[in-house]
Amino acid sequence: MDQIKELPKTYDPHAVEEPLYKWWEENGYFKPETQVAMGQSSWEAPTFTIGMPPPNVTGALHIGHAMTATVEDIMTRYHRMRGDLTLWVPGSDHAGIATQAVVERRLADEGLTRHDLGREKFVERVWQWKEHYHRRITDQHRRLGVSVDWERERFTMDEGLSRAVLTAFIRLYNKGLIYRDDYLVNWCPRCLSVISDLEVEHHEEQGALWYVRYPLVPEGGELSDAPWGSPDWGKGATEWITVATTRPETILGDTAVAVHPGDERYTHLIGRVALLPGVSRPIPIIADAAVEREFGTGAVKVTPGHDPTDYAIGQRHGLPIISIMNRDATINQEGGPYAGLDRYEARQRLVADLEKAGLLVKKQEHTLSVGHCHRCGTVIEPLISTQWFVKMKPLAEPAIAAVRDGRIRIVPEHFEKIYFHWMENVRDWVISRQLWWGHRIPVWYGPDSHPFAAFDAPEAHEQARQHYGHEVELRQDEDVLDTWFSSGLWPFSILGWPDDTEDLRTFYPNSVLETGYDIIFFWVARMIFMGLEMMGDIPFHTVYLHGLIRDELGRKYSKSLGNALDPMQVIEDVGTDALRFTLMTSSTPGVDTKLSEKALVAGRNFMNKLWNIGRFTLNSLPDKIPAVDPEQFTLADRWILSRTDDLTESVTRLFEAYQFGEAGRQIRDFLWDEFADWYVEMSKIRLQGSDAEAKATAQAVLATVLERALRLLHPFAPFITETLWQRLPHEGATIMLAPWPTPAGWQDETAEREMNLVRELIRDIRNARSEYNVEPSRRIAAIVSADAHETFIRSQAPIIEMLARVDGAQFTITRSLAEPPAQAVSLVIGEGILAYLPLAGLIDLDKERERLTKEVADTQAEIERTTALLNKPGFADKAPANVVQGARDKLAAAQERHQKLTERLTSLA
RNA sequence: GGGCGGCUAGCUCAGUUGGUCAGAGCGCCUCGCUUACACCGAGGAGGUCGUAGGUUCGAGCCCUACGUCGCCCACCA
Repeated sequence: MDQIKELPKTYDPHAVEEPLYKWWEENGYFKPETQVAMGQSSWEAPTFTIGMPPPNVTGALHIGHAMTATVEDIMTRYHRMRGDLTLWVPGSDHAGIATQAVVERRLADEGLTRHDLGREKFVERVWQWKEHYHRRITDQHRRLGVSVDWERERFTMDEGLSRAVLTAFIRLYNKGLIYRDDYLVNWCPRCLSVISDLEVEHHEEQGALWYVRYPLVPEGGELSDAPWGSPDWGKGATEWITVATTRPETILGDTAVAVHPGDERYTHLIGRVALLPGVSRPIPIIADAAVEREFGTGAVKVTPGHDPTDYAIGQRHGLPIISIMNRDATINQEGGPYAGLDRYEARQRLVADLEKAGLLVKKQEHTLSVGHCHRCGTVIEPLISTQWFVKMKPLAEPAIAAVRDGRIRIVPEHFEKIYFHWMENVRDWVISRQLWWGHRIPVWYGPDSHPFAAFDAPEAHEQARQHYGHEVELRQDEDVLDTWFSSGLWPFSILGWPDDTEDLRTFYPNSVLETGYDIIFFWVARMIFMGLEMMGDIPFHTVYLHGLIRDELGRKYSKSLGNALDPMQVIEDVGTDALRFTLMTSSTPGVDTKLSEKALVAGRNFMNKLWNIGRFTLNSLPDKIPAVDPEQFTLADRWILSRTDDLTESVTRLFEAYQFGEAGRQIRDFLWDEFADWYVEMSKIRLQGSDAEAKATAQAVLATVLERALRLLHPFAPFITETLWQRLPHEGATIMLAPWPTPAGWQDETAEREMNLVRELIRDIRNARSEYNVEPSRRIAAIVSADAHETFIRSQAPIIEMLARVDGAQFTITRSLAEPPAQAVSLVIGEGILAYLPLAGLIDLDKERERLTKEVADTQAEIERTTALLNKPGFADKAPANVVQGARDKLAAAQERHQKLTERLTSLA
C-alpha cells in the first residue's frame, strides 16, 4: 500500500481514504474467498452474511444510507476479524414507481410524457437513468468504506433476479396464493397506478363536513321526475333524511343510506327509499352496525365505489357499486351533469347546486385524515379496479411463528410487537402496478381472458395449446409487479436462487438484516414470509433496526424540506471515519438520532487525537522493537495493559449485544482519557531517559496497546486505523484480516488500584495548585505520608514529579510523619495517604481551614449515608456479598479519611 | 381509537442484565503555545434523571397512573 512517510501534524482523511479503499478492493479483502486463501477463515467456519438493503436508483445516497452502511460495515468487519466466513452483498433496487416518477418528471421538463415515447423507448430511458445513478451510488458507497463483495453485486432487475421474480410469482400462483380480482384499491390519479396500503400516507387536514338532506319517496307514492337543477326536483317530498359527508362529490356514487340498526331515530325509515340528488337515483335506506350513531346525523351515505367502509357495507347488503370517476379522478358519465369535471371542481359545483336546491343543511369545519401517494403526494382516490393480489393469511402465519418462537430475533425487541400487530392484521397485498418500469407480470391471456402464468411467451403458448386444444393469440398482462415483490426475495435471490448455488448453500440463511425501522413492513416482513415460503427457512437470524437520522430540529432529512444533509459533503468536511464514528456513538439502536454539526466536529477531533497518538507512538519507536521482559513492566505498564484487557472484554461483549455506540464510546474514552492523557504522558519519562531497557519496555507497551486498540476501533474507523496499523509493528497484510483481540491475561487488579491512587494524588496536587494559583511552570515541594503504600508511591515518584510538577529535590515520601508542616495545603488521598504541599508564601491558613472543614463535612455525610445503608434492615443479608463488602470498604475508607482530615484540621486550629 | 418511543447538566445526547450511574461532547469560567495533538493540555462551575404513586434492602433503570413532544397503525362518513 501507499506509504506516507511523514505523518502530517493534522490528520488529513482525504489523503488516505480513497487510495486505501482501492487497495483493499483490489486485493480482494472484502471477499470470503480471500479469507480462505489467506488462511484467515475456512469454508467450514461459521458464516456471517448480510444482504445490503439495496438503495433506490433514484438519485444520490442520503445520510440514512450512511447510517445503514456504517452499522453493517461495523458488523461485517467485526465478524471478518473474528475469522467468520464473511459475506456482505451489495446491490441496488429498481424502485419501480419511484424511479419511473423521477424519469417522468425529467421528461416533463422536456415537455414530454412517457406516452409520447412509448413503453419500449421509455423503459430504455429509465435504464439510462439507472446506469448513471447506479454508478453514483456505488461510488458513494465506496467512499463510505463499505467492505462489500462488489463482484457479487446485484440489481433487482438483472437477469438472475428477474428469474427469481418469475419463479416466485409462478410458484405462488400455482399454489393459489396469487389471484386477480376487482377490489376497491388505493389509486393514485397522478401516477395512474394502484398503490398498496403501505404506500398511502395519511395526513390530518382541515376539511369540512357537509350536511345534506335527501328527500324520501313517499310510501306508496312518487316524487316529481323533474330533472336535477329544475326547481321541481324532488317535489312532493314531505320527509327527508340528512347525511353528513366530507366528500360531497361522492354523492353521485351513493347506492344507499345507512343507519345503525338500533338507532330509534331512524328505525321507521329503514326500508324506505330516498332520491339521490345530482343523479336522481332511488336508493334504499338500510341498517348496518358499522354506522356510528354519534357521528354527524347518525345517517351515512353509502358509496361502495369510493370508500372502503362503504365498500364493506355494500358487500354485506349486496349494493351495486358505481364508480363515478375516471382514472385521472375526473367524473365519468355516471356523474351525469358533472361528467368531465375534476373531482374537486365537481365537489364545488355539486355543493352549490345542493344549496340552490335547499338540500344543504349546514357545513361545519372538520379535520380529517386524508390519504396521499407516498411518492408524489397526490390525494389518493379509492377506486374499484382489477388487480393482482397475494393472499396473505397463509404466508403470514409461519412468518409470525418464526419471530414468536425466536428463530428470528428483532433488535431492539419492542419492534416485535409492531411486527406482530401488522402481520396479524395484514390484508392481501396488491402486487400489480400500472407502470412500465419493473418486472412485467408473467401472465398471458387467451381470447376469453383465461390467464396462463409462465416464464415466457413460448411456455404460455404451450399452456394455451393444451388448454384450448389449438394455437391462439395471447396477450401479456400490461402491468408490472410492486417493487417490493423483488426486494422481498433479496436474502436468497442475491445468492443465486432459484438455482442451487454454492453461495446459496453456504450463506443462507443470512445472519443479520439491518435497516431502518421505517421499512419493517415494506421490506422486512415480506422477506420473512418470502424466505419461509420459497426457501423453507428463515431468511436471517437477527433483524437489527437502527433509528432514523434527523436534523437538529428533529425533522427527517429530505430534499423537499431543504434540509438534506449530503453524506458526501460531510465526508469532505470531516472525513469518513469521523462521520461513521459520530453516527454510531451518538445513537442508540432503534431510536432516532439528531445529528449535529457539533457532534461531527467532535468526531473529527477524536480522529485527529488518534492520529497524534499514532504519531507520537511511531516517532518514539526504534526501527525494530526489541524483545521485552515482562519483569521490567512498571506499574504504569501493568495498569495500561490491564485496562487494555478490560476494554477488549467489554467491547467484545458490547459487539455481541449490538451495542455498537457504547463500544465506540468506550474505545474513545480509553484512548483519549487513559492512554493519551496518562499512559503516553507517563511513558515520556522512560522514553527520554537513559535507561535503554526501560525505554524499550515503554516502547513495546506503547506499540502493543495502540495496536490492539486500533484493531478494536477498526470496524468504526477503518481508514485511520489501517493507516496507523500499517506503520506499527504488526502481523499480517491488513488490519481488516487481523484477528479480533482477546484478553491476553493482563488483567491486574492491584495495578489498577495502585495506579488509581497515583492518579488521584496527581489530580489532587494539580487541583491544589490551581486553587492556590501556582504558576504552571513552578515546581513545588511535596511531602507524602503514604502509610502502607510507601513503597509503590516511592516507585512512582518520577511520574508524580512530572505530572504534578513537583520538585524532585523537595519531594519527600515517608511511611509516616511525626510532625506535619503547618504552613501547607494538606490532601487526603484514597485509603489514607496524606500529602502536604508547603506552598511557601501562598498558604492562607483561614482558607485552608475552610477547605478542610468542608471536606470533613462531605466525608461525614458519606459516612452517614453508608452507615445508614449498612444498617438498613435486610440490606446485609439480601444484597449480594460483593455489594455489601463494597459498602463496608467504602465506609472504612471514609472513616479513615475523616479521621485524617479531622487530625489535620485540629493541628491547624 | 389503539400502540410505540423520547422526556437525564444551558444545548445535543450516552447510561447494556436495578446496587461507585449521576456521565460525555459542545458551551461557560480559571489557567497554560511543557519538543504527539490548540481539531490540544490542566483545573472548575452546572442536574431533586417530566410528575405522582408503587415494588425492592436498594430504581434514570421494574410496575401503575398522569403530563408533554414525536412516530406508527386504524374503514367514524
